[in-house]
Amino acid sequence: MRISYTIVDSTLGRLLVAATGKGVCFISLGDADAPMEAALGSDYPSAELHRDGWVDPLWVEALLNYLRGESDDLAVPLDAPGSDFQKRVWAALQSIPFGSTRTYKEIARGLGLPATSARAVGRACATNRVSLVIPCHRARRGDGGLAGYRWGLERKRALIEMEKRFTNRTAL
DNA sequence: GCCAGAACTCTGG
DNA sequence: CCAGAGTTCTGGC
Repeated sequence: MRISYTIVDSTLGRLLVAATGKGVCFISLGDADAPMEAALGSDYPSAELHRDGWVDPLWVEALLNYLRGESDDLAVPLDAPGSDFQKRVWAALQSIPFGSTRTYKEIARGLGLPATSARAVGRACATNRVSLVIPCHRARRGDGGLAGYRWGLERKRALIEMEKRFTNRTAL
């Protein structure tokens, strides 16, 4: 498999977007390029990585617009492999409205799963490779606190803040 | 294939 | 409020 990726500046730091010919397969936010490239490599150990290879500018632009709070539409094609269970969870996450959050338990019940499987839901979120398109930052713990986040709790909080700000602005 | 761990939640002391 | 058990899925050995 051949993967092209590019790294650009965003409002939340460096943004790595990796894509196959069919869609985005990996997204990462971070402060430095190297760790993000390493994460990409370890998620796709057998892939051929091409820095600054072809990545559809529209996809990158959509993500940047989202990070600026100018768009809640992340209509970016995905080409991320995942189990059936993961895909179901990801779809449920994408159905959460912009600016609002849900608990893992709610997500589990929305999928027709018992509340006890909230743990499995959290696990599926944790293994998602496309952080922004699949809004795992909108998943909250049952007690209202934030659970962990693959790319850092600070970043998760920043995303929630950004969405809240944007929501308030449009509500006024 | 088995065992340990995880972005969780509930119950009992 | 703290400690422990229960659950479902993934990843490494």
